[in-house]
Amino acid sequence: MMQTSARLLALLSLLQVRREWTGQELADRLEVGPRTIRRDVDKLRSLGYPVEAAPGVAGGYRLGAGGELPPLLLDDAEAIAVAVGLRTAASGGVAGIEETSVRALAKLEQVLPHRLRRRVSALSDATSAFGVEGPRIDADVLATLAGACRDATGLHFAYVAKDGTATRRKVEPSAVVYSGYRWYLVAFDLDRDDWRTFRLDRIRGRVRPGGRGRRRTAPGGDPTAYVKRQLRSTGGDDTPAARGRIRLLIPAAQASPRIPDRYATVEPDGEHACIVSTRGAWSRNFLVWMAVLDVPMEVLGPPELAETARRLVARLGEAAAAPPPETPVTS
Amino acid sequence: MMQTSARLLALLSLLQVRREWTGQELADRLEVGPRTIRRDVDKLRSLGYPVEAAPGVAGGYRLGAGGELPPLLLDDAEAIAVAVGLRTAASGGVAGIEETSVRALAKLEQVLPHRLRRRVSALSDATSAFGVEGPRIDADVLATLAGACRDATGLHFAYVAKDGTATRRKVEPSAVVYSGYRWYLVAFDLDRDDWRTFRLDRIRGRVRPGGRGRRRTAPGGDPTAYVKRQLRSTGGDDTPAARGRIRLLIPAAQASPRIPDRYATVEPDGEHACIVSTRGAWSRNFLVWMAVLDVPMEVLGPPELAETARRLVARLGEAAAAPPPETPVTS
DNA sequence: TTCATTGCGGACAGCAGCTGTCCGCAATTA
DNA sequence: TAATTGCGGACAGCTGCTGTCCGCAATGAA
Repeated sequence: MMQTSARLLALLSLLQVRREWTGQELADRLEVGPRTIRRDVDKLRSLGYPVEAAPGVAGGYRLGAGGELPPLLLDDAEAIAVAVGLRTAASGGVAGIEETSVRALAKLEQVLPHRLRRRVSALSDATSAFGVEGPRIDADVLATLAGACRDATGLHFAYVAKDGTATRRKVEPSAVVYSGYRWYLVAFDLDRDDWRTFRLDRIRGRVRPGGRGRRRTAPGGDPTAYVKRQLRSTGGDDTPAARGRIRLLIPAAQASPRIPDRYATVEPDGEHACIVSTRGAWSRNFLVWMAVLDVPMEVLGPPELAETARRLVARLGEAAAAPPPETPVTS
Repeated sequence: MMQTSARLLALLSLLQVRREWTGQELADRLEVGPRTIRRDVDKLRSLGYPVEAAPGVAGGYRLGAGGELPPLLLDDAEAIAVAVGLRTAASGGVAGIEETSVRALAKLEQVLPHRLRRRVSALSDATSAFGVEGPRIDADVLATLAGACRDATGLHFAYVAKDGTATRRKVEPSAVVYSGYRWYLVAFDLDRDDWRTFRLDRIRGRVRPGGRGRRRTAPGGDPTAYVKRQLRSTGGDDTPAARGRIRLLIPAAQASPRIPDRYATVEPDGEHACIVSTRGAWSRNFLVWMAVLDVPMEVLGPPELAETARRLVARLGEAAAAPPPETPVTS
């Protein structure tokens, strides 16, 4: 009947749905004898899944935390939640786990039923309106690229270079790398017959699969290191000149935990102050975030940032003017 | 041997790790004959997992997206990414899927090996610095409570009532509910012998398991509806008076997509303006979000919000003052 | 076109191992 | 103390898994 294997999966699933089951309940559910349940539990244990059991009238079986993660059996809604969570984490919502999130996302999206996929897109689109600033990356693209790297398939896409020229690329991808500020694709460009790194935010339109590719390993073996080298040599556009710099009159130790690492760095400036620099070009949001900290601060540069700060002050000034003083703002 | 069931799981796992496998590769990996692999693939298919196969020199097996989600086999790093993603989603980072995220989180954390658990906590603590404002809820507490509801175990915790009096509660939980602004626990209070709703942000210290409980169903059957009724009757502190209200000089249709639904509502005010109201009490961040929109606006109330706006203006004004004009700010 | 590669699945023989039954034992709680 | 619940040995029967061997079909490269 193909029972025994299916039943093991079903058993695992049942144990994840509820905490406590008596052997009899499980037996009824799976339509076998209690003895078989005991044997199945043994099997799960010998597979490494820690099924705990307690004898007595309050007893039963439960799935505990073991050395290894059992296969997760998610229902539709839970799968959506996981996918959405991973997408926000990957596209910059959570520091430090972007690349892992993308890997997990690729794994999940590969098997995600189509009916769920649209709901995931809908949900994560709706929520990407806010969030920590940074180049906005489409999680679909991210998942597609990560999947292609894993599966060693070719890719076609349109790319806009730094100087604005648009090209069509045919590549064999190797890895997707997050620099702490931007996403890059390390790939072998078939037309140019050499390695290239592509900024994901410069990829336009849909990314299309491009047939079977060879499995490629980035020059030097470590794609992250490769991207770092490339960025150093070409400079990138994350030039220091474009970075926003603000001096906060609190010690660095106090500021750091309140500032997302992926977005800005904090360096001490003496004992009682520190300098916060954006990793990439500054944006309005940088200012706003700093203002929220509600500590004395000073814009060090660039001048445009200070200018923007003044505009923001004007904007907020208008808004705040309602109750008492100057220029009453009415439409 | 215990092979056949274990092998099915292993096969599923292999198919999730890489996209393309030939039958021979799989056979070598699992140390069985190719014929057995074909049979196993058949078994997976008959279990509902869509294993696609292509004949020919470019052929092989792959796991496709099917009608049902197969068990996800995550490695350690991926599991951490999933857990962290769910935690941010649950504690308010992503609109609309909070409760589902909590459910998935409870499922995952139940089986998460201990060595991974601390890393999850470490990562999600580090990243909770920013994000959409709202009562800050510890994801650990959330997962604990959700698990207790699912497993129908009792709970002990310390609770601070609205008037500030602290009590110890022994309850049998029924459900964890998200109002769109706050988290609530619906539970049967054993000492008071009646149902109560508890605001999660008023729970103090650790939540402890309190022995076996009965499975409880919230009055009326629908915990969400129950919480809504309770909130309406007691008023809660999310009174209209505490809500922040700001008028934006753009049509509601333009504003809505840029404002997280879970945090604020947008109502049209004539054709060219709209009024944004926070769902709960306003916070500094409300101002900030509105400022980021960079459209003309007007604080309608409450007065404290306007006052805060002025403070924020002053803060930014200092900062902006650096380059040219008035009061130079130096430490 | 031709050939190599790869998946498909029927038939068969041998036997591994799964199943249910029956049993006594141990732990836990009321 | 009694009831509940899990544990696991023994056994008989037979399900169904495995490897082998076969010819067929689809695909892509030479």
